[in-house]
Amino acid sequence: MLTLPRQDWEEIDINYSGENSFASFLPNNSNIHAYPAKLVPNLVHDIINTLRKYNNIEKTLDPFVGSGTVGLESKYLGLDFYGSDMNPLSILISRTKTLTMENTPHVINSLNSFTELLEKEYKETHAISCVSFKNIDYWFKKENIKQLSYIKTRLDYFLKTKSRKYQEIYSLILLTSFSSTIRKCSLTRNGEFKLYRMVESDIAKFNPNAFEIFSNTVNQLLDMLNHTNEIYEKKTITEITLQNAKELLNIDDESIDLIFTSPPYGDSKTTVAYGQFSRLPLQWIGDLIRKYLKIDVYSDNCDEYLLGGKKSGIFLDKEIVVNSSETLKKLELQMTKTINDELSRLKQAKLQLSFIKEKINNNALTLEDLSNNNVIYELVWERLRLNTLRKINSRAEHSKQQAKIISSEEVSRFFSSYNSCPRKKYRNNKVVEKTIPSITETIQRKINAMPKRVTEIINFFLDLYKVVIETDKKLKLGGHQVWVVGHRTVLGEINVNMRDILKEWFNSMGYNEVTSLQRKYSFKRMPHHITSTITRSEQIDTMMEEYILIVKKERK
DNA sequence: TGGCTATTGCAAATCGGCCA
DNA sequence: TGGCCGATTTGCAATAGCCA
Repeated sequence: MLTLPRQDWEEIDINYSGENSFASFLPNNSNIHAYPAKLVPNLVHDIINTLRKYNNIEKTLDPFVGSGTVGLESKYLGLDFYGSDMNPLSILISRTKTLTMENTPHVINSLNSFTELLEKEYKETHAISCVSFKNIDYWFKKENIKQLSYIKTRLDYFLKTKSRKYQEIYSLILLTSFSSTIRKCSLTRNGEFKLYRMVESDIAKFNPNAFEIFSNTVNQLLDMLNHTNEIYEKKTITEITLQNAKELLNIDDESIDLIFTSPPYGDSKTTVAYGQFSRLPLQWIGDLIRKYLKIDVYSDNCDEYLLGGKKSGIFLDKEIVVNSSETLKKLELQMTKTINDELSRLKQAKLQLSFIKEKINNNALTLEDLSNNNVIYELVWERLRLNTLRKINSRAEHSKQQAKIISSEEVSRFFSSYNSCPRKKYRNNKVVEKTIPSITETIQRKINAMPKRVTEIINFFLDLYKVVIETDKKLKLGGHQVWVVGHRTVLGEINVNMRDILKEWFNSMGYNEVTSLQRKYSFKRMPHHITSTITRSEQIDTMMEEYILIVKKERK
């Protein structure tokens, strides 16, 4: 096997437009189901194709399969694909995405007649809401709960009557479409991966028809599957399973030619909470997914089992993992220093606080005593501002923006005239005294939380390292690994260079870096203070970077 | 751990000055 | 007064997040 010449990589233009497309080989811009942080299909396609020029690739693996982009592109290129994920919804969507239909015209006809009749039947029946879970009323309008309940009941009945041969195909298509319909009918804001309710005024205007959305989604999905199925030149194996990337039991050791993945960039606390993203669909149809697709929809939130999660079962020796990467070693030192500095600041504040309490008791507190300690001064300031803001908002005399300005001004005035006269000082001392209990609590909470946070971040890397060991076990000698990552910020200020950490780990395991690509992705918008009328040439480029690390296994 | 905000870019809609 | 055109305003989707 040859190593790829550098110019092969330079020939790829990875700054694609239309990043949210479904597949590299279809012009279609719509998608089968929303999913957080999808890979760009063209990127996957171009990199696999470039690697294929000099290397034989038959089997690919994505241990964090997500919505299944690598699976679909692999299938298009005639490669066998293995995928895993801890989120049941991911397994549903990615299996549907890579589905091979049989007897397509029959499937399409039968599904069309099923969806077409639903609304008519619904109107003729006195349907009742038969699905219920905590807060269902908060996330769905009453009429939609009734509609969705009806669809679910009919869907269950439809699937029950199908032969085993077609049951899986029908289940994948209908349950994926229904899951998407649930999201579209819910009172969540679309752009947010976590659950976030629409504002009341939007809710009043929001009257989705679940039947219309469902039948459109089914049609669109059938259309796409019809297209993709026609394009496949070769029959390939696609095996996507609900399992932990740290232990890929169904895959033979040294059987994979290429590992192509994009891991979570950090632990579930600071990045996408996939469990929350999937919560509503799984509450609605988790039982049907389990019943018809044998996907084990467990009742816990899957975030708990993701990398660094509280139930992930970390067992690796920290020293080995950290010492395998200079960057990670530096990160740990940096984090320790930051929290030590912060902890001593907080402990100082705690001491100062008891001093302040005493001064208040003697009515001897001055502004200097407060502003001596930045931590306390800022906390008192913020507490008073929030109190004032709430008061103003409850009177509803000002707009939210005005209220914000007024409350800040009021607190500024409070502090600037703090010592002005004895009577005022007494009153002001009483105001500050009221804030002391909550501030004491805040400081203590921070003192408790900071060391825990460092442990959580390190635990994430212990888990990720275990995945790297596992993928290495599955990869053939001479095979490649492609990892698409983004850098994160932790503890408010420390940058985590994910690419370098992975590169150093791989180096320590007998891999060489083939190349490292970098591209901007535009779906993340960062604050920049420009007006809406600014001309294009003046725009500040603040898009985020995505790093693509490609390594080759050279020795065992 | 779960409930939720504020600031952005884009582009359609609207405004307002100017000219024929 | 209608149409054109550039400037503003408005509507809306979007955000690997934030905070108690």
